[in-house]
Amino acid sequence: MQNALADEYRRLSRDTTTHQPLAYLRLRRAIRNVIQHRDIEPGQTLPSERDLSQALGLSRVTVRKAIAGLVEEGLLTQRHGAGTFVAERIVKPMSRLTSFTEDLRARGLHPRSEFFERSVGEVTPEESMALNLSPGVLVVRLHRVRYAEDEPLAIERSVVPASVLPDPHEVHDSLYEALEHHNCRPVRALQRLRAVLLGARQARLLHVTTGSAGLHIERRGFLDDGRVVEFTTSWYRGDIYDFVAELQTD
Amino acid sequence: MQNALADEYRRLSRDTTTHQPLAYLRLRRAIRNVIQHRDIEPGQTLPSERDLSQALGLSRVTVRKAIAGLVEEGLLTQRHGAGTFVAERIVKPMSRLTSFTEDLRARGLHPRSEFFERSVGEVTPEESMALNLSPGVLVVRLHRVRYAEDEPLAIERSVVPASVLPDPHEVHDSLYEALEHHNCRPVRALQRLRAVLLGARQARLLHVTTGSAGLHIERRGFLDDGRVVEFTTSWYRGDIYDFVAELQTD
DNA sequence: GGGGGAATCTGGATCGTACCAATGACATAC
DNA sequence: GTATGTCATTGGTACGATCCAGATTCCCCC
Repeated sequence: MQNALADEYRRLSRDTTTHQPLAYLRLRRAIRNVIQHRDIEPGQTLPSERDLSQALGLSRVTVRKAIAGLVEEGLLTQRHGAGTFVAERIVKPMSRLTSFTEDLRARGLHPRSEFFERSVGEVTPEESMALNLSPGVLVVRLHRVRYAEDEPLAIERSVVPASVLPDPHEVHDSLYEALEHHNCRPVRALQRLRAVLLGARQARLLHVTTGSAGLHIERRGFLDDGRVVEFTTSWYRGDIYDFVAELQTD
Repeated sequence: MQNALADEYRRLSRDTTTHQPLAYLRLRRAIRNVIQHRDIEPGQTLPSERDLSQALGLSRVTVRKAIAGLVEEGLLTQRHGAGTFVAERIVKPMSRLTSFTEDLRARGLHPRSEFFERSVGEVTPEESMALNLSPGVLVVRLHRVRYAEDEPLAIERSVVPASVLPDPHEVHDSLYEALEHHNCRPVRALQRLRAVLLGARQARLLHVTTGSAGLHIERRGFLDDGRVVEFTTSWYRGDIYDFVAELQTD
């Protein structure tokens, strides 16, 4: 049955828990799901845009918008005149996505967190944007200073959908370990990094002087089906943190 | 007159040499050009989508498509209800090994270098360590400030073995282009990055105040066969540079 | 004079329609 | 049998029109 996609889309439309009011995002998710369930194998074609829009009662523009995002992500490829195909994924190992805690432990250090906030609440508009969630959905917030051997290294503020991590107190040191227990450890992340001067409050928490150099990092962690499971904002001390990256041509 | 954009668009539409038949690409080009010419300063708003579509005789959908691409590139940002703004920061993907010059050209900017040093000499001990060369070997040194549209972006100090690039004056803007002529363009690089405070001399060169946030980056570029062809140390302005990275688990 | 709310900006989503251009399958001509 | 040309199908661009939702402005009322 090639209607797996239409069925999945309609299921998501009825689904009240994860209700996504935006048609194109709903369709995007539906396509991801059928790909993940191997209802359409890599290399196979999706139904044509016209067929899809007719079957789903959406305009072709909306269908195209949903598809465009997945093409951008690399999950689909399009060939003019031929069709839209599920990409045969080429996984490029770039930089490693590692857990702060596991990282430090691997270096023989003892990482530790001090929380000032560990709560559950409804997403704010910004969070809903970053995590791709509908308004009103619950999220877990973790706000903490991370230490190694009593030396503060970073301030971190993580937001995770409560659907993947219901209880903030499950996280002791490592968020990623807690996520792993729910089989929701991110496999890919996008990170944005900039140099900043640390403000008074940040500097105090990190035991440095106000106006020291710091790195401001925003990270969004994804599952392999593309769902966002983590949105973390952090400030690292510039004086003890080096980031190493391996760059590659294409 | 705020019609610089409309004028530029119409100019491109008439222009037969670079004639771009696709309206949305033409508009994208036009927007890039006006940004480049500082007709609209970073932080300033573009005309609204409705105004643009009316002024240019395009549909709003087409205008949105043109803008969407530039938002994706990081050249524009949009705020629902407020407007579309020229981005104040340069977003650089940290995972692609790209040439500074080619990068900025792709954004429609005109990169430029001002050299204070372009010389040949024997490797210092540190350089020989970084480049993996024997003592006494000759290297080319390039020390410069890199600009885009008369705005300094970074200070860069590159060291390249003279065996791959005998004459420092072969480099005009792009080191990588010069290396390519010798078939020695790096295909892989290791980069180390940290937040620093810019010193008085650096700040002066970069037109910022002493003690501003900056990024210190050290890069070693490798050929296929593992030879190091480039050792570059740079200081980027923290206020206009964002680095984005995609991370992956193994 | 200051606070609150309406009016009016902005971008965001979605519909329907039209035509162009690349592809590929099938039928036809040699 | 193979080459060629037609044609249905697919994605690509572009139009016009609505409605919704955030952001700002500004004015009126207390």
